Amino acid sequence: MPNSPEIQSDRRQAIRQILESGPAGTQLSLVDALTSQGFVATQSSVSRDLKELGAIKTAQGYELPGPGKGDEVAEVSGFLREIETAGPNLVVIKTAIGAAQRVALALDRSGWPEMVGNVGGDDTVLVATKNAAAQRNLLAKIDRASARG
Amino acid sequence: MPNSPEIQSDRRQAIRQILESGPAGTQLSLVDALTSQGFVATQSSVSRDLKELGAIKTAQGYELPGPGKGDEVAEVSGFLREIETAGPNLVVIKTAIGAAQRVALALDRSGWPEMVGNVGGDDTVLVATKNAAAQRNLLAKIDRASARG
DNA sequence: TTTATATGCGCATATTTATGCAGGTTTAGC
DNA sequence: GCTAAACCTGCATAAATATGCGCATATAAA
Repeated sequence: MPNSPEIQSDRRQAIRQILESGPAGTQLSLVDALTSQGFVATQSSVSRDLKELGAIKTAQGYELPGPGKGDEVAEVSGFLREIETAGPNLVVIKTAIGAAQRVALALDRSGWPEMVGNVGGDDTVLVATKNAAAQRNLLAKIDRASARG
Repeated sequence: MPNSPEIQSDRRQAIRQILESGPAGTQLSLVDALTSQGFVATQSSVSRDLKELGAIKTAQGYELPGPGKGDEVAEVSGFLREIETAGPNLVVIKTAIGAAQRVALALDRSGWPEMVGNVGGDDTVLVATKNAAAQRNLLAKIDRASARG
């Protein structure tokens, strides 16, 4: 029984905030933290959320990759020109001439789970996305990365 | 039955190299990789090694924090002046005037496991280490971090 | 050396994390 | 509205990871 559409992204936003104030030792501790904020979620969901958010597990626990990691994309954001969608499963990225390969590689390295795969031509990268939701997430992530780059 | 003294650090060096060529999905896969290089180790040891090396687990698997993460210390390396040991449990770090607090904080954030704790004064930080081996490791890590900073 | 203390490691297992599956909800197309 | 397809989620459980304990070696002390 899925929650209303925005609950999920609200919850993920909440996780983002919690992690900003410090690493979370275990997923269960995150569940507790969420609960005390009025969110209902199980360890399963948190596990999936963390993957989606791109969180990493360090000796201290789960953290969001601060500037430094996850910057594969940020580093090439200067080459990006235009981004458009074509249906729910395709994102078309126009880049500077000759930079498409580099951008495609950076996307691969980012490990973002909403991407099924991508190919880089000369000044265009085609990215296959799992579905419409994944597509939206991907665009948001590219935006965030660009802001940092 | 511990191995001869250097086996451990050799093995960790090997792990470092393996990870440099790409993330390792699971600890078991690392055990296999080590085995094929002639090292004998169990998942338990690899687990401990990874913690010691400060490896992080991303969606892609285990990785070493490339420049970017683990740089808490690198970022303050400019403030370091002198580093000495006092017995096997204490490291004394002389810093630029007034910088000790910052350095102490950076060390805390690094999460390096060989450190039990530390206090920063004005131009001196005292770091408590678990033991002599931990102390050596810590010095080595500070060196590596400084090289990057 | 002999004795005492500390350390490394494997084993077994506790803890934590990931996931196949089924059920319920929203969304899209008629 | 009705139907079909796509999603999200929890449950149960598989998979992966962390750790207490005990032994054997190494190191320090005497």
